[in-house]
Amino acid sequence: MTVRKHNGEGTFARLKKQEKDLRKQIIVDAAEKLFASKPFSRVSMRDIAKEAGISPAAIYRHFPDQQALFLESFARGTSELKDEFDALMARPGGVTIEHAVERFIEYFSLKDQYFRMMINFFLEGTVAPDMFHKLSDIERAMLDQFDAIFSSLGARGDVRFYSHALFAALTGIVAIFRSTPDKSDAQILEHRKRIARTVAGIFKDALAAR
Amino acid sequence: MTVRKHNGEGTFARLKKQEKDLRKQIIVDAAEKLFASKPFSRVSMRDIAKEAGISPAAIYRHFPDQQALFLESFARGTSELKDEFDALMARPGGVTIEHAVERFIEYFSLKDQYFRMMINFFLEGTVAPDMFHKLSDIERAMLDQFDAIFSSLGARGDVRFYSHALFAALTGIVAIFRSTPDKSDAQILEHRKRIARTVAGIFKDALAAR
DNA sequence: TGTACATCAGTGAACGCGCGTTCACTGATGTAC
DNA sequence: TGTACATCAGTGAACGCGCGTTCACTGATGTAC
Repeated sequence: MTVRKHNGEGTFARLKKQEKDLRKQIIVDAAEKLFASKPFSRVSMRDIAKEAGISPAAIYRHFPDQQALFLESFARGTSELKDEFDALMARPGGVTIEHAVERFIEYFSLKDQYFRMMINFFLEGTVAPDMFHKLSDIERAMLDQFDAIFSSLGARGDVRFYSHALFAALTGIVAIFRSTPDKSDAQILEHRKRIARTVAGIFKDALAAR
Repeated sequence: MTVRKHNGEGTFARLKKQEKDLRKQIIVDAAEKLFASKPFSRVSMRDIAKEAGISPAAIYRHFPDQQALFLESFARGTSELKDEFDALMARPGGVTIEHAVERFIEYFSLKDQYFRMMINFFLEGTVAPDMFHKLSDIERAMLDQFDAIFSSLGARGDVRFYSHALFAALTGIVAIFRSTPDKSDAQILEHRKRIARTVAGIFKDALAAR
């Protein structure tokens, strides 16, 4: 036995770990590229392997099964959403309702696959328990932030209901208004923002009037 | 050749036609019962046949393929939604925003499979052109009705944006708030209605203030 | 009324396909002594 | 430095399965004459 043999924490081992992680990421990247272009249910392991430039069997060196791979992508989505959200909260001078809705719409318009993942999660409820908690935490943090905004707008009573209403409205906007052959992504983004601003304005006016 | 041979419009032929339609309906009923309990993608022809009490091959006496069967169910959903909507419009004394949102929530809470169908249609866009038009017509009629409500509430400017916002909010409510192991259907319905009433109130107050 | 034929809902078995996954193997790299 | 062994990413081929769908057939009912 040598020292090096057990030097699992050394630079060398760390590098190898990084390489391994990098390979995993390449596979997840390939999967997400496909998720962006078609429904999850129609993305196969063979598709992903082809996109990543490896054989289907090679994927199993990095993930125990398909669900684990999909979950990794889902985890990436929730973690990115959390970062996005933390960045929003860190905005100096406080967060306005206009800014919050704009960010929501822009993020999910850019990362539509994560939006569809979220909707899938809500509608089919077939997601691992730990992912469920991660997403629930993010949702709660988002609602808390909405609460703060509504409170600062002088809302009385149970502000949580307003937050639920706003979250639902924004989700509905992204779910309903989607690009079609006759409407480009840019046009849809503009329309979504327009409706989101309408919603923000309505909330503000209603709260001001109450 | 006899008269009866070509009496395709007679009572007898009509009866046979009715029987045939009835058998088709039994199959669609079976399919919808399954759609209500799990995602469409996991409902197989064998499942449907079992539920209907026939062999899988028998389904093909009534439908050319699986897509046609699914489409029939989808058509039933849109037609029911149209009836539901016409009933709402026919309400004597005009339609209030409270009443409209309540009906929307109640209908889609009761017929969740149709809601998921609609969301599927929006998110995957994989539906036959004629179904697309049917659904678009209904959506347009619904938005027109919302326009009328907003106009009667004294909205100025382009009321269509308000209608889009309301439709999105209601869709989001049904999409997000769903029954889980710890929340019953009845509790969810109550919560959905609560949020929908909040939305309706906000619209009213905002328009009154403008 | 009897016989031959047509129609058609339904069946059980099978076909072909794409899927997730496994297996035996290769080849490159690192390690032990 | 050389040799034997360990590790591991990756491969091509195959396995087993469930799926949509088809096929040859049955049995019931109706029709023609």
